[in-house]
Amino acid sequence: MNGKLDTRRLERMCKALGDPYRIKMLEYIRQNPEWTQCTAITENFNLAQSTVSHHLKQLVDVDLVVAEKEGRCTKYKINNDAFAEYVEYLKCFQG
Amino acid sequence: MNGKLDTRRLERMCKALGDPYRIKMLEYIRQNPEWTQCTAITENFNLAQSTVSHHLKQLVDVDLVVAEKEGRCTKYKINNDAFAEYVEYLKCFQG
DNA sequence: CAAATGTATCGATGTTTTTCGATTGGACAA
DNA sequence: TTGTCCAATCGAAAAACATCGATACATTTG
Repeated sequence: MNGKLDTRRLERMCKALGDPYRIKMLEYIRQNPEWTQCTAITENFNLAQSTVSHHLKQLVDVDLVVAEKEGRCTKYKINNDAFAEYVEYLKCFQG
Repeated sequence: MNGKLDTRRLERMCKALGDPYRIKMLEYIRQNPEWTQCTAITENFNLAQSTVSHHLKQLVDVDLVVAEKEGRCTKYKINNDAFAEYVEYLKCFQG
């Protein structure tokens, strides 16, 4: 598992990025120097907690975001390597 | 038009990439040294002509692909600059 | 002009996705 | 233990999307 970016995974990564809320969540998580909590995101976006959880799960499922339990909280951070992998793939379209 | 990659456009680019057929169409178009015709794509994918046209329109709408009429044919090619722009944006997530 | 060709568009249908409220489950506090 | 807090999951409703066949439109050919 991992390593190469097969077609199926690529599709899922693209799809995970294809939602305005998820893009904004990624930017929010990125700007947080420390880990970001689900609650913080829920407060910042006008969405139900279950919806935020759903979006985060999609980002985690394709490894764009890493989740880690810490007590009763879950904290999220960007997985830079996954983005690098994604960008690497896209480079073949840049001439 | 052009220039900066605002949030709205970014969202639409991501969404345009978020479909397996469209990804494969991009790869198909890219591999063609010459311009690619709609008919050629329709023959290579197991989809109705109207569906292919629909997908191509989405790629053109976000400038990932350029379309040009030539007689009764329409030919498509990758817009490398748009991809470069997209990748540029994604770099902020790569650490 | 009529017929054929290559695409785009329209309308309908089925599938997927988003979103919510309610509930569940786990961790901590009193 | 009981209650509180945080997040995940469930089920349902609504919205968005993919897909097709039919049709329309423009261009070329006969």
